[in-house]
Amino acid sequence: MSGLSIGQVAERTGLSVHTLRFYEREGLLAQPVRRGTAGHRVYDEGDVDWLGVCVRLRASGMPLTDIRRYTELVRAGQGNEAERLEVLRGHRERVLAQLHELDESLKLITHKVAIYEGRLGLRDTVPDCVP
Amino acid sequence: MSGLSIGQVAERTGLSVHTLRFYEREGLLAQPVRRGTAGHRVYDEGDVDWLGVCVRLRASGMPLTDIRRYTELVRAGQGNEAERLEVLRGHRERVLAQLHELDESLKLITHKVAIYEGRLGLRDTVPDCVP
DNA sequence: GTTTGCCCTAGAGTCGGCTCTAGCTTCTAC
DNA sequence: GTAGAAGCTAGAGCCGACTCTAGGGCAAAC
Repeated sequence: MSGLSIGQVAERTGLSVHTLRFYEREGLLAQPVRRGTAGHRVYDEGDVDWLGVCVRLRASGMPLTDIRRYTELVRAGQGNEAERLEVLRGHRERVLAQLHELDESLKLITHKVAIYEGRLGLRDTVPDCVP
Repeated sequence: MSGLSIGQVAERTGLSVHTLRFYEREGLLAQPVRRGTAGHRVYDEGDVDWLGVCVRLRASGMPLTDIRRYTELVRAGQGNEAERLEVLRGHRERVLAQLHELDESLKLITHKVAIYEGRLGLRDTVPDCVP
């Protein structure tokens, strides 16, 4: 059932094959990828799942160095759960802060959009008859 | 009442003086900044307000080129409101998408945090007495 | 009168995160 | 047997957004 080529993993994760190799060089993979004939990478579902986590962490702005750090903790196995928790909690804080920032920005943008819609509406639309 | 030095504006906006000069070079200012003795920049409240908008747009991920484009429209004066609206709406879409992404990531992270808290809790805490 | 502090310009440097290239191998299909 | 697709490595290149440096000006405080 398992045994995916880099191209297939690229499709599944939304990363390019370049980025997959780059992430590997950067130490973002929990385990070294298996190699098939001619040294071709052979990924299994576990690899794809882990890459999915990496994608989510990146999407939420975690820098590669932090993802590497977290990966290393996971790779090191049991006994460092407190450290992993610390990394994740730290990141969660940053995500919450980001959400707040984004929300503030959204307010401003929505406000401005409303203003321009109003202005344009005055020109485009026949004024309402007050009933 | 008005008449702020670059240093004061840096404090007010949270940008560095370097970044303020950089933004100016990049054409992010609605009007050219006034200059005082010895060519020192003299900002007024309007400049600071505009920079505040820029900061919000940047904080929500709008690239400098798009901010410049929007700035140019504003600078050009009335008559291009439809274009401004288009820029803003486009950006709002992207912000909403980002919020959604972040939210998804937050779910994952919170889930993982809960798992590790659970695992560690088993070790750290005296088990509750069921009353 | 010189030190300190803030400012100026032009341009170079840095950093993170990809992204691409060159040159080669290997497999599959024709 | 050869053309094409997909993979490999090592390393270079690129882009956006800052960030800093060199070299200098001016004005107030000591």
